[in-house]
Amino acid sequence: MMNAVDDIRQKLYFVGSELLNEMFEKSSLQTIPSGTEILHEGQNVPLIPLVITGAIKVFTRSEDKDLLLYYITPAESCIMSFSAGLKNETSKIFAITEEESQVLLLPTALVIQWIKEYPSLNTLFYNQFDLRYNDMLHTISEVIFKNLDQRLLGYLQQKKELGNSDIIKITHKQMANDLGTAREVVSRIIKKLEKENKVRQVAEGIILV
Amino acid sequence: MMNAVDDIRQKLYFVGSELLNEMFEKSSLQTIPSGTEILHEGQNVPLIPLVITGAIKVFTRSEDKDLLLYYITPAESCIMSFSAGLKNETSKIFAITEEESQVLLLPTALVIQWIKEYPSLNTLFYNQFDLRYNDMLHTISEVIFKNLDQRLLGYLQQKKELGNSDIIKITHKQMANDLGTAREVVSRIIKKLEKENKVRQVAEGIILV
DNA sequence: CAATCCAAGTGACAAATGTCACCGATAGGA
DNA sequence: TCCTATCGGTGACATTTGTCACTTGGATTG
Repeated sequence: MMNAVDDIRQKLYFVGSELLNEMFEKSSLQTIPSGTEILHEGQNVPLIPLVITGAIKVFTRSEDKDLLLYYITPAESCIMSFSAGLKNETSKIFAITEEESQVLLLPTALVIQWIKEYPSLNTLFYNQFDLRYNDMLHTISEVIFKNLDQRLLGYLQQKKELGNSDIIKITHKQMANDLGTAREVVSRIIKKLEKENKVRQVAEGIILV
Repeated sequence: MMNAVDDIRQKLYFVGSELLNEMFEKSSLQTIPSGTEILHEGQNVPLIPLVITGAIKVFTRSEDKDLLLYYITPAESCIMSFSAGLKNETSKIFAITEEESQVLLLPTALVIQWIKEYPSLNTLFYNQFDLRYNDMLHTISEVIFKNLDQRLLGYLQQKKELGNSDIIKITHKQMANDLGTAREVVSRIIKKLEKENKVRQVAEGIILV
């Protein structure tokens, strides 16, 4: 079993070992408990997170309704922290650890410096921007072109991959929050999907059939 | 009245006049008629457009339904062309000139070179990514949190600003396309908004009250 | 054990949106 | 002039989703 940090270094080989050394040396590697807020609306953070293990959930909010935008998984970074750092502006999104996660916190000031000294770092952030752009595009497509049944299935699929387990441990309320709908609606749809033999509900959670 | 190109150069002052000179020298400035496809799904383009005058409409599609994502207006570029160029991948979006537009077409190969020689160019593209990310976020919020009445009003507001005229010249069908809904629905809502005294329909188009 | 809380299920209904069928006006071409 | 295409309007209805009210069952805790 490979060390998580080495795994990340390997995935980010393209930025060069010199910069990687510097990054890991000058940044603090922290273990953050599940449910911790990484970024919230109107906040100004001098640190850019790079996920080593775990996952960060990124969502937006309007009044009391939320909507999941995407997850930040290992070897990925939060471009809105990056962007907020570059422009000294605040963000309109929220980011919360979905599970306990190891995160490398890069000081924004250094990142700005590194970008000038090591152009390869741009590749990383361009990749991240592209990734998120496509995540957002996917989310938009789901919301506008699909009904809740399909969105829920897609959501569960994603959850399953994230969790690396066949049983997805989650409540109807949580699903409703992530999808920006109401708990009763999820209950209704899950029942329907169960009748259609697409999911199964067991005591421990939900199984995709 | 300032020359459009000079206006753009001024807006992009932060990339430096040396690079600006090179960009305008090595790229072709073209006038593109309204309704021309700039980028379509599965296409691979060796040119990155920078809008000088006019506007490019960017949208996504699923089956026969479209959804407007955002407009690319003067001094802005198409990051999906950029991203597709960097990664040699195709895009999932469409881009069409909304009106006759002057566009500076930057050769992708040169842009990749310039980015290394002139780090300031990164600022431009990071800004563009940030801009589009926020556009997408806005679109998502509209779609998930607002009803069609509000979305239509927002859409018309945007159209008005884009067109620089009080009368928005557009058909119900076009609005329906951009919003990803049906023509009858738009007709119904426009009538309702008219009764609520929020818009007025005249022979030439629609006026926001 | 009783009280309480939370997850889930459910029926009834409301509201928003999508779909279908059709009408009337208008403009442009044959 | 007549034909036809496009645009907009409208009623009727289906479907999807949201909301409310209430229930059940399990877990926890005093």
